[in-house]
Amino acid sequence: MTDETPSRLMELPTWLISQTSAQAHRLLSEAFAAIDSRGYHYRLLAALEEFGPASQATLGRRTGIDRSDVVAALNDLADRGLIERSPDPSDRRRNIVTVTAAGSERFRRLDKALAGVQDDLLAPLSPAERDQLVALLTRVLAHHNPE
Amino acid sequence: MTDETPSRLMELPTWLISQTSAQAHRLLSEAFAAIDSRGYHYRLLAALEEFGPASQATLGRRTGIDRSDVVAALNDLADRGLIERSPDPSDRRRNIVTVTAAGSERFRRLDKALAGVQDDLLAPLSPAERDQLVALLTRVLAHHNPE
DNA sequence: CAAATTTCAGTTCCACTGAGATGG
DNA sequence: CCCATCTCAGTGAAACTGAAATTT
Repeated sequence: MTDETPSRLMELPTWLISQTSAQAHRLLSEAFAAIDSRGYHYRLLAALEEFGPASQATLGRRTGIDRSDVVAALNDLADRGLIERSPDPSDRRRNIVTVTAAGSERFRRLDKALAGVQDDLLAPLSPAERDQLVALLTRVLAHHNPE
Repeated sequence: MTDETPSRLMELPTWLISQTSAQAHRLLSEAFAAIDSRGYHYRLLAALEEFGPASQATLGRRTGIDRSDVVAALNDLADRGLIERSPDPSDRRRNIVTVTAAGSERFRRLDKALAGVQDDLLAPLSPAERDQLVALLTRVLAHHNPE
């Protein structure tokens, strides 16, 4: 009653990538949940910290989060007092989203937790190997997201 | 109105892996949908083809699919006439799942489509680089799934 | 009794679609 | 008129949880 995975699967790049992604997702979920957050929260806070206040549509484009999900995630963040929405005086269709002081604080905690997860995930690889992995994945992604 | 992704994200291994996984998932979904199938179907058929008839619990362990989802996916496959369930005479708790001739045929088509997806996904990498990527991911996974 | 198997019902996260209302 | 923005409602795959019924 061996419980082996079919060898066909284990050698497929898509399988390896999705398994690794699932593992990363497990680690990330745990780390974020311990800080009352989720992946969307970190992504949005990161975009706001790096580029400053922005409209929701812009945030969606920068983070790759769907417009509908941006609404829900910002609702979460606003409920927790981490961001604020205010109308854009120059274009009344838009909300301008800004990070609160509590939001910046939260982002720093999440960022630290995230760094720990990178280390856990890639524990078996040397620094040079980690760079190699990053370089390979970056090239694959660039090919499919031409810019 | 630049729509750049925050640099913090783009350099994170977990981000690159999950983006690549999402891209792979898109390609796989399309390829499988064109053959009226989904990822679970291929995984289950692969396990059955490689190891022969098995109980549902064993299939779940071999494919990494949750016990609940195995039931639903096998229902799908049975509806399409690709597998058959029969009671195990030696342990009446079990169903023994076998692939039909149509199921084997379907599996070969899926397998071919899957090979095409690997090629699409890794198009920008040389054969040696593909091997490198596979080796790195295999080591990462081995570390988290000790056996 | 404990343990394994199958099944059903429900949850969570992520990604997406459609449609309506407002405004440029 | 057309387009962008924000919002709500809903879908769907994937992974998972809890519990019930049956059998070992």
